[in-house]
Amino acid sequence: MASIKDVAKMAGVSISTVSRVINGTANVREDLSARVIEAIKTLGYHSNPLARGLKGLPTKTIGLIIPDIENPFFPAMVRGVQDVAKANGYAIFLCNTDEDAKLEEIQYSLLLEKKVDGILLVTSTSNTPFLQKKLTIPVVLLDRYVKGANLSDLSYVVVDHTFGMNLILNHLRDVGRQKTVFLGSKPITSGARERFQTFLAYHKGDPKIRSRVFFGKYTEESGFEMAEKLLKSGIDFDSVVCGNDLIAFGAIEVLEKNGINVPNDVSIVGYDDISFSLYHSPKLTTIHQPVYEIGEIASHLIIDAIEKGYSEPKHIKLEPRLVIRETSVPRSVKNANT
Amino acid sequence: MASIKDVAKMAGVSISTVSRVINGTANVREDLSARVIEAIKTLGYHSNPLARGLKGLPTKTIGLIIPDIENPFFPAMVRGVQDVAKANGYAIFLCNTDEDAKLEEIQYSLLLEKKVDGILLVTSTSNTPFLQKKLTIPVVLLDRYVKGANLSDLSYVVVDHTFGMNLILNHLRDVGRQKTVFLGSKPITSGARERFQTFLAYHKGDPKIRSRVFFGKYTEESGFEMAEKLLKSGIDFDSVVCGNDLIAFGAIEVLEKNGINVPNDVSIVGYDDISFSLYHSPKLTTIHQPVYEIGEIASHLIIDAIEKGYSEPKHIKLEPRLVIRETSVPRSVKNANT
DNA sequence: TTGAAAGCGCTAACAT
DNA sequence: ATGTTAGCGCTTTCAA
Repeated sequence: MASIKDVAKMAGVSISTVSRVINGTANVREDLSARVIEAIKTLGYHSNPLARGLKGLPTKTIGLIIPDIENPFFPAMVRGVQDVAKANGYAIFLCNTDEDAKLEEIQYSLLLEKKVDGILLVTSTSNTPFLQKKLTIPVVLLDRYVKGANLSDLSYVVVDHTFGMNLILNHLRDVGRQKTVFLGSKPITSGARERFQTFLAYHKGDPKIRSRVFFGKYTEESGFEMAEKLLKSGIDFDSVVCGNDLIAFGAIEVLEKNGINVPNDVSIVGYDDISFSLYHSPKLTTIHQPVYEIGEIASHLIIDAIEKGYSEPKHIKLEPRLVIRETSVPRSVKNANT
Repeated sequence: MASIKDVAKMAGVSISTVSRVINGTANVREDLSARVIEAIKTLGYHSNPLARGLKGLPTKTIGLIIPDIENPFFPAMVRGVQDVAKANGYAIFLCNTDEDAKLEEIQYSLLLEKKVDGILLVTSTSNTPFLQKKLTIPVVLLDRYVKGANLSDLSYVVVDHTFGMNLILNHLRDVGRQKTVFLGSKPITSGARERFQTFLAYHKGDPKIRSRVFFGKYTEESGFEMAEKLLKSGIDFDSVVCGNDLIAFGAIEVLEKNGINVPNDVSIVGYDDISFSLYHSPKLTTIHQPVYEIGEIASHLIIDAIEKGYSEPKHIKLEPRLVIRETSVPRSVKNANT
């Protein structure tokens, strides 16, 4: 653990000279500079970012908080973040919260303590007290935004889920489905809320629409459970809209297990378009979210905020698109079209 | 950003007293202690781990380096690590290397600089110079080990791939497959090497066996490409063993696209048993690795090493098991059995 | 039992 | 152009 002192001693200069060489802060005589560089090499010296951070200087690190590393949606986003971070010389520290608001807050302050230069946050809650205080470093929200007192100055990158959900609902209507059911996550986050409300709005003529809604989590198991509940409820349905692809996987499993054919008896639509939806049996119709771009853009935003100081908060809304595959179009409709 | 000084001032004591209260290092008069605690609360004070780290004290953080966050195999491992870390009061910093040896080394020293207490490493290379020096903090290897000069004292948690590959090969023989092809990753890491060599050993009578081996990466795209190469090569085959499930997904896609039925024309076996293998069409026969346990055990090992100082290096080898699903058993065999 | 002060590695203001 | 020094927040001797 060679320190700047060791380098100074070996090069026969003062520590400030070493510091200047490292940071290019000021001119240093060439021969001295050379000796310093030499010493750094032979000692294998690395500057200690802790000491730097202690002084309140940038650490070239960005914290990224995601709710569920096992949902492939997020790793894809991480890639986007990481690729532009790397290109700009930033390292990413990734934290997982299990969609747990408490853990989210803990990770957040941990990151703050580690003196990251900025935080990228995919929140799991609508209630983020730790964001209400005056922020000490830039924060950019990804995929889900929160509204609140001082939050208008937060940048975010999200997807237009009202648009996405309408895409789904119109498609279902186009393939002749009338009795649609909703299997989603509790409408806590902005994304879940938007989809749910759009679903409701679309069926606003139907007074019993709320009985066609089921809430769980964004996992296969939860999709499984919700589908079982749905079946037990005896509700008459011909199509199900899922909060994400994982829920759709679980739901399809239950349906097929019960002799219900997808898509001929029931149409299923997912949400996210994780890569495995393509390999699923049958191939999943779903909403494609530009997830890699979300990561990229957010990464750019935070680096800008870090390096140029606070600028205007940017609110970016991306448009998703519908990917029609096998789970939504019943044979009858396919034949009619050919 | 209240500091220990602020607390001291508010409580009317010295900073050393505050420090003692926080760390329970020594006895402090009750009333003083109470005043300090009070001050800490009202100021919302958190000790700054950077300053602690600067003094060479534990930071209660563990670094975890994985090769590819988009391969679901690793997120599952991360869960295992994280669950026991959390239970022991440690936070995890996750780094992704894209299976890039250079990036791996960078992430490693970054973690060192951030003064994590220990590093959990899933290496992407067999050549880890940074591990050859005397280690300053505990390092535990996961999933893949490296051999070398000073590495005998490194703990690792791996899976017995010789056993796993033999499971596959015997199964293929049992379903009547004779002409097997291997689509894997370059045998750089211990896991890849073991599987490849076991494949070779199993066919040691066959002088042309090496022409039946294709190398790529652990991704769907790579599986896709290798399968196309295989088809173009004109090699006669009735079964393919894949380096992991992702490769299998890509390969199956190519095969089916070319009118080759899986499993009736060709048997396919994957490796890893990522969760989506169950939902794949057709359901993938594969080797189940106890991936969550790898994470758990490694996490325990590193925490032990951190807290009890260096103990014996532990070398743990877990046994995988074969999960027979739909891609390997041709109809003819199934019928024969019934 | 408590406080004063040194020092961890570094940068920046200041002095030379 | 270079060196000296204070100080970031904290722990830990050492004195009292």
